[in-house]
Amino acid sequence: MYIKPTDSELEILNFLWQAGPSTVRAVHDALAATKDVGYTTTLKLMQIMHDKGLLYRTEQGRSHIYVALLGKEETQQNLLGKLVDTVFQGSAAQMVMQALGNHTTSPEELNEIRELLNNLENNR
Amino acid sequence: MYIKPTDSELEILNFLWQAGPSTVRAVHDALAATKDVGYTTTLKLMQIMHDKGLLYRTEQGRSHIYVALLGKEETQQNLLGKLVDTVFQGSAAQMVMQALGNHTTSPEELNEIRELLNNLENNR
DNA sequence: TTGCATCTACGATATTTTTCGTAGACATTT
DNA sequence: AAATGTCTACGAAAAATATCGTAGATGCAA
Repeated sequence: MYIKPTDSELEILNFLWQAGPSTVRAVHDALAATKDVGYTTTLKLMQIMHDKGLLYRTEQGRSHIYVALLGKEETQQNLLGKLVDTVFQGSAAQMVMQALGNHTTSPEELNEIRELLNNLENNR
Repeated sequence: MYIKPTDSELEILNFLWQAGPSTVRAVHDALAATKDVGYTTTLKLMQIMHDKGLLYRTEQGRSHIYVALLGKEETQQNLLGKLVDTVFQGSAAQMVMQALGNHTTSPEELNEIRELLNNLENNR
């Protein structure tokens, strides 16, 4: 069964996806730049994530290097799917329309989406 | 500040959005149809939601009628926005592409989205 | 009117998530 | 070598969620 990462876990995963294998120190420094949190809190979270099987780690001298075991796209897919199911009655289209209607999307992005639509239709 | 409903609260909100003003009994019966939960659990949750200001209620004889105070679209917007920010680096387009790439969307739905895109571009 | 069903209120407990203090190991600096 | 800094491990507590039992009120049916 898929385990839904918590919000805090997601922050850590996001950093690891972007930065690649990292120490607790690196992750913590990044988190601490935007929110107020103690080092041991981040450490503990990452240990728990390791226990849960969300992170792999390897020893590097005195410290550990952590790697995300969940893929970014896979996780995006899961979280998005859950949201669509629970909040949009399973209709991805409805969700997309809400998202795009919210005028935070640039013309360039809209064009990308249009291309995607074309590709999708051609491949059926 | 906007308060993010929990998963359980969301189940209740979903029912209320769909069914309109309802008793705890009605909500509970609906929830119990798909998951194993006691009546007092649902009751307590709704009482808490009332305390938090998520639900309005009015007495009806011996029981209460509850109404969702959060709008459906407003809540969809909030949850989706949060997901886009935390998991898709703020790019709605990227999120949309993930969603549509997941081939669960029918050709009809794709067309609706295409129309939406056209409308969006025309109105700028 | 007595008993059963169905409400709410309330408190207690369980579970999950988040936070951090302290201690011990080890490296580096003075 | 002693002091200082930086790791991990671990335990504990705080906070947020979820679950349910029990009690008391009220309606209804036998």
